[in-house]
Amino acid sequence: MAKHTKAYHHGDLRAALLAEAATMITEGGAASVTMRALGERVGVSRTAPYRHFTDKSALLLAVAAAGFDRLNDRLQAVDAAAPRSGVERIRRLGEEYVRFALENPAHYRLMYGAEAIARAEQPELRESANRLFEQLVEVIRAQQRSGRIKRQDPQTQAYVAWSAVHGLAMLVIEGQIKTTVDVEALARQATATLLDGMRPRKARG
Amino acid sequence: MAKHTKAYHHGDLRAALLAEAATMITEGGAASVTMRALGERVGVSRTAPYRHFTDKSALLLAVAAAGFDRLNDRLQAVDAAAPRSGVERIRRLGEEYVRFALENPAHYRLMYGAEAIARAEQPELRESANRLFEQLVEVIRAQQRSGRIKRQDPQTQAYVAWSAVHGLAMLVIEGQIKTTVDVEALARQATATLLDGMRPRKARG
DNA sequence: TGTACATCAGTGAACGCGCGTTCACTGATGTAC
DNA sequence: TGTACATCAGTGAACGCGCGTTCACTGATGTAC
Repeated sequence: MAKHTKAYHHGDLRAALLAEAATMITEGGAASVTMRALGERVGVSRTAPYRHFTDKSALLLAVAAAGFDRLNDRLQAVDAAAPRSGVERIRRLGEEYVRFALENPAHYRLMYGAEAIARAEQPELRESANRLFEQLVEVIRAQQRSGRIKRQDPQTQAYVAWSAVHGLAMLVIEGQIKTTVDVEALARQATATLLDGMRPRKARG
Repeated sequence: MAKHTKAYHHGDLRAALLAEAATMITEGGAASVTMRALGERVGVSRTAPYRHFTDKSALLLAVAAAGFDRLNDRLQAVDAAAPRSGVERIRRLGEEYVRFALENPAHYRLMYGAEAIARAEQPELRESANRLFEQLVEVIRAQQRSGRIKRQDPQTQAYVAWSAVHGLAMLVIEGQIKTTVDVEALARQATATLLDGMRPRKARG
């Protein structure tokens, strides 16, 4: 361990590359990440990244995986702080999900967007995405048990809920929803409408 | 007008280019559309397209615009056939919207996806997208008047509804929803849940 | 503690590729007289 | 109806560019003895 001011060895190039790639994605989208630019921005030759990632898609895969980890951590934290029962728990998850997506738009798009198709084959990423989804299904099951939402196929309900927050996030990210709109309020409205629609009839009105 | 078997002039190259570009998009995504391949597939030199479109982005713009026209036509047709009042009208619009997206996944992505950001600046496309959205707002307003859905800001409600169908379509298109799932049923469930959540309290239960 | 050597992170020149686009051209068509 | 000419759709060779990736290399580090 020494000062690496101009050291030949970087120290932790792998981590630095991942961080810089994420920054580049945020600044200019995933397409702006080139191996050359990446190396140079980290202060290293253009080919140095190949010591740590076999090729570009492996790098982007790792970036996406890191994104899933971060999203997962945030949802866990929010869920831990929420009341154990009550639809409030789902509401907070939905709102936090949208918040994450809008704070990290290009990163979110990398995780779920057009470029994700090829990577979806990768078992590592598939599992990250599935784990997130399964947790949502579990929360919904719990709420069904306590009679707070309709007893329908919980997986279907989870897909519907996910669709709503994902769609909202994507429309904002892609600039289809006017920027003058209060997106936080929209997210609240979306989750509220959804939860209302999932509530059992007897518990309504 | 003559047989153009091997004619020097194509006849209607512009239309042929648009159609072929749409086919290529369906087959291999928007990224697979190159000016060279496009020209050659239509049976014309690689530079012939430049007689009809100033550059590649102008071509993609025109393709996206055609997509909006088609989507618009389909929604109009469905709405015309639906009962004038009743939430059934909204339900059918939502389901048809998802159907269009899934029948034309790459085209839909071109219209609303990652590549759309730059084109969103184009007033022509912005207007197409806005027109679609405004029609939804109008339908919602009409249903509010007849007391079938909650009297809240109709634009917000429209955004929520749009988010749900857009999100569902995108998740399926990007392969995030397992292909074993019955998407038609999912679309029905999504619109049903949404409409339930938008229904006024007195009309429920 | 010192030396020899294996290991591996980082270098930099160079490659081949596909792409969008340009340019001067040629062939077909429509129209004025 | 025939001819001259302007117009413009389509040609094909060529350009420059940025990219991912390769390769033989060099310098730093850790370890066995």
